[in-house]
Amino acid sequence: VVRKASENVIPPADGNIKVDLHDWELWNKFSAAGTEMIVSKGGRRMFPGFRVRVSGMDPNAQYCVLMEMSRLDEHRYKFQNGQWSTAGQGEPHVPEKCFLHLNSPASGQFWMNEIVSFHKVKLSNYCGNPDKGKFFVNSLHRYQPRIHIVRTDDVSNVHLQPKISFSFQQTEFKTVTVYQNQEVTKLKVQNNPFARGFRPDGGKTKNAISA
Amino acid sequence: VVRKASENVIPPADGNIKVDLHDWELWNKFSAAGTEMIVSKGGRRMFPGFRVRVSGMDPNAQYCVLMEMSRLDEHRYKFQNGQWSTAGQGEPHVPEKCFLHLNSPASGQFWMNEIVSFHKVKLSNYCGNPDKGKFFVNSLHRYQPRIHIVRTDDVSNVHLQPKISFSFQQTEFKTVTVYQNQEVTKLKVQNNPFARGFRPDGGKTKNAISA
DNA sequence: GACCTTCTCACCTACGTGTTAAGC
DNA sequence: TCGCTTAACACGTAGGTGAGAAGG
Repeated sequence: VVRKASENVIPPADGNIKVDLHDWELWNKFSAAGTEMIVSKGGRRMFPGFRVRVSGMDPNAQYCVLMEMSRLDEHRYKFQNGQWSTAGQGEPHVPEKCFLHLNSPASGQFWMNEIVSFHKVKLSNYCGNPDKGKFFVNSLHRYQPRIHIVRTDDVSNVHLQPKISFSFQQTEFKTVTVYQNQEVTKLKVQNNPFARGFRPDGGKTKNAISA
Repeated sequence: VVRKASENVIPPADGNIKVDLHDWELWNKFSAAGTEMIVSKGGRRMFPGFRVRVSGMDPNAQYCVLMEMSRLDEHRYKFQNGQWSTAGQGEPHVPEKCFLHLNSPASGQFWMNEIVSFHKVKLSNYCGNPDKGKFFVNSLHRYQPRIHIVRTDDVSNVHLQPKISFSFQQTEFKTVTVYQNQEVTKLKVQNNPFARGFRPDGGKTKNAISA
């Protein structure tokens, strides 16, 4: 768990908030291979999905939970000879809008009692027709999801308030329009239930994890 | 279109806002038969879905759009001998929470450019496990969906601000756990694509409308 | 017994997959 | 040609139907 410092003041009571990545074992497998995520015009889900568990909140306080898609650097990347490498200057970075979890605002009790899931968000490389459920990203760039927790029941100016932010090293990935590394494709097919039709046995095996 | 007066002051510029019911021809058919909506523990969608078109907004202003499920009277109803009639005092009315359209807040331009759809909301008769996408309703009572428009980009205290409200006479319905009027069942099967399997021809005919 | 609710079911729509071929 | 993107496709999962039986 990587705890990022915030520029605002955090209520002392929230210093114990902890966020754990769900499906971290699966994420680790992808990370070891070099995670790639498909991006398309209409939008494509991430797999694994971004899901976390929260603890240490004040059960009676109200919180908003947000997901951000942060750009890790200003490079463009290419895949050649089985290797990823930089390929010049990246596209100009559009400041990311955060995705507010639909259950926001809710009590600490509520958040801690469920798996906080953003598995339905999509990655799109199409600017027009923006959608609250889609992150605009450029293909062949590096990204990392991030989670923000804000102690408030006021959704409107949630961006101006002090927040606690978390990110996870193993959720970093590169965007592609077609998978580059065959090892990644193999992991996707093996673990994503929606890709069961592409398994060697034709989909008889159960996947270890549900989407 | 029934325009309801609001107790708050509406910005003069928004006096021209108009809301038209989508699928009004279908709604009229159901209304003529006496619309019934299934309600279940887990939640059941409405059919037809509640969808509207908005015009007359200020393209550059920000608006929130909300749906409410209003209780039309304090009676309980029964269906007997092919007729609906009152059957004593209804259940105590729980003040309804509004469902905020997920695209809120958005510009007038945005709202006017799309069909504003609440077709995924569900009706549930189970109090526990409340969900933002569910309206709690009592079976065998009368309801009517309503739409509220608020000129603001502040989602938090949207209920306290001046609003313009619309409802449509032909969207009134009674809640049931099992359809009472066979004519209603027939209309549902004929028009809801999810019920295509129950059509006399086994689902060969196309429905006039998509869910 | 009459009435209403709940559960399970077969059958359908909706949509998330990687593949492949075509487009630029 | 080469590199990348797009669209059509077959094949899965997820979930919305009313029917009918069972429960209260």
